[in-house]
Amino acid sequence: MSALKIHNTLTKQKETFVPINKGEVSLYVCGMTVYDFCHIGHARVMVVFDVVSRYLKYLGYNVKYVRNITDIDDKIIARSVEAKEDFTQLTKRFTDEMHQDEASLNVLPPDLEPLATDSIDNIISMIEKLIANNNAYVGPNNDVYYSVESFENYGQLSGRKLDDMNAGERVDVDNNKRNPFDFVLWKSAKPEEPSWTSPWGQGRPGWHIECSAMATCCLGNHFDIHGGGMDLQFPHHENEIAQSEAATGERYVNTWMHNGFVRIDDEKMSKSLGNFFTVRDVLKKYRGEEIRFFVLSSHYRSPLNYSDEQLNESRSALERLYTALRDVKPIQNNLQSDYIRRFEEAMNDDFNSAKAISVMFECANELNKLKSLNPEQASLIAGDLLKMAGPLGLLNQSPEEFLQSSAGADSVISNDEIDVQINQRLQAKEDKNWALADQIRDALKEQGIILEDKGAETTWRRVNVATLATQPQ
RNA sequence: GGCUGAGUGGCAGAGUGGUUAUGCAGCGGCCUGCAAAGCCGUGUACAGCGGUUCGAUUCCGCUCUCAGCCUCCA
Repeated sequence: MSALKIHNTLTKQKETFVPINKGEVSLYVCGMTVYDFCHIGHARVMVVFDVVSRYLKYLGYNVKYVRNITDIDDKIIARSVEAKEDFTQLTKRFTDEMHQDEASLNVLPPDLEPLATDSIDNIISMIEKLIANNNAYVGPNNDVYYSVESFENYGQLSGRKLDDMNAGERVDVDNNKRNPFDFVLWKSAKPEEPSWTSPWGQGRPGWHIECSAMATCCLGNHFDIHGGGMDLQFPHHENEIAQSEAATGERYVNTWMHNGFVRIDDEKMSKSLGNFFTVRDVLKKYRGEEIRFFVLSSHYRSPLNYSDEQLNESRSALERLYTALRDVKPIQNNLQSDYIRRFEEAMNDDFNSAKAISVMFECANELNKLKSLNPEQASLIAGDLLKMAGPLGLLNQSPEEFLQSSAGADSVISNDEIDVQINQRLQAKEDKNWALADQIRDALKEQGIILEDKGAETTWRRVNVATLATQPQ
């Protein structure tokens, strides 16, 4: 079998993955700053790295997956003042909301979820080391800054040189800094702001240092994989490397993974542009699994354009897979089938979920053919399909649950009422009263219920009325 | 200005130096009372211009277009 290859942002190449400790993988992902609801961009990070972690486990690795929560920063303080809500209350509230969104998307909780505010001691001791090593200094305003010039390899991750960068491009140059690209490690508190005691007075940690401290604390000075969104490449991850390597004297991370953005109309979805959809909003119209499928239907490094059309397609695609699994009892196939081999090959190629999913569809096609011809063989194929779905976190419901659930559908008719209608129609069919039978079927269709006759039986599934209406006739 | 990445059939989206991606939509057929689902068949896609090659969508160069980063951001 082919070996797992991962695209490393540090080298801009796909590299064969070799863990530091045989059989173990240490994975750190930058998590949310919890002052608002998750948007679809956050959903992408959560889903992508959930799949990374699941697939590594599928390959037999013992995975330690850490994803932090940033629960103190300027935006949190601003929001808590605005909402007149204690900042710990606010962050607790949105942490809970995030966990709900994750569950909706079938994202498994990481193994550890450290909080920045629980890591203040580690942060302070790391800053002390940096000052002792002359990588950091206390500014005239008592803020502590990291000196980018003190770190020889600064810019290695983002591929830029200090000389090439435009200081003051967006933000006014801060005169407390020796170099405009120096960044804050410890920020002095203004009156009324939440703060912790430190050798430099009351204050709070800078954004970048918390991740260095938490990752090092949970996974050691040197670990396997660090992930996050593209936009964190610079400055956040660049700064993490500078801090951690200067503080520990060791290499920080072997493999850096960055996922592409979600876009709306070919423009980055972001809070600052205000063009974002929250997971909560989208879940009103679509099931979590549909969002998940949408995310996985393109490669994690590609841009992902969000649209209702895309979500509708994801729904149709999932319907096809679940339909294939109807009326078949999946059993574990102990032989390595060609599907599984090709699935693993796709996933081994930098987690190519889009390609992996295409193998699932080929498998579904064969399953559909075998269901009537050779049920035993069909059961094995169905087992393969579910085996592939596992590390992708898909197809974890029963076909009936998915196809008949009203979650994300806009039809309101009850299951009982549907059964009543179906029975009436069966009677009409028996009477060869085709007009009545068709009338009942059409009426149900208008309510988002599609009937399917199979011999003397009738099965049904729920679809979106809105989707039906927008489909070209 | 510096640095990345991308341009594939109606849409979405993989991939490859010569052979069907896959899904949705379309068209023809089978099945069906009629449908739906499913199955079978069906599309002369690879931004443009040069170059390398027996052969390029795939490699190289240039051009055009788009997106991202250059201390808010996943």
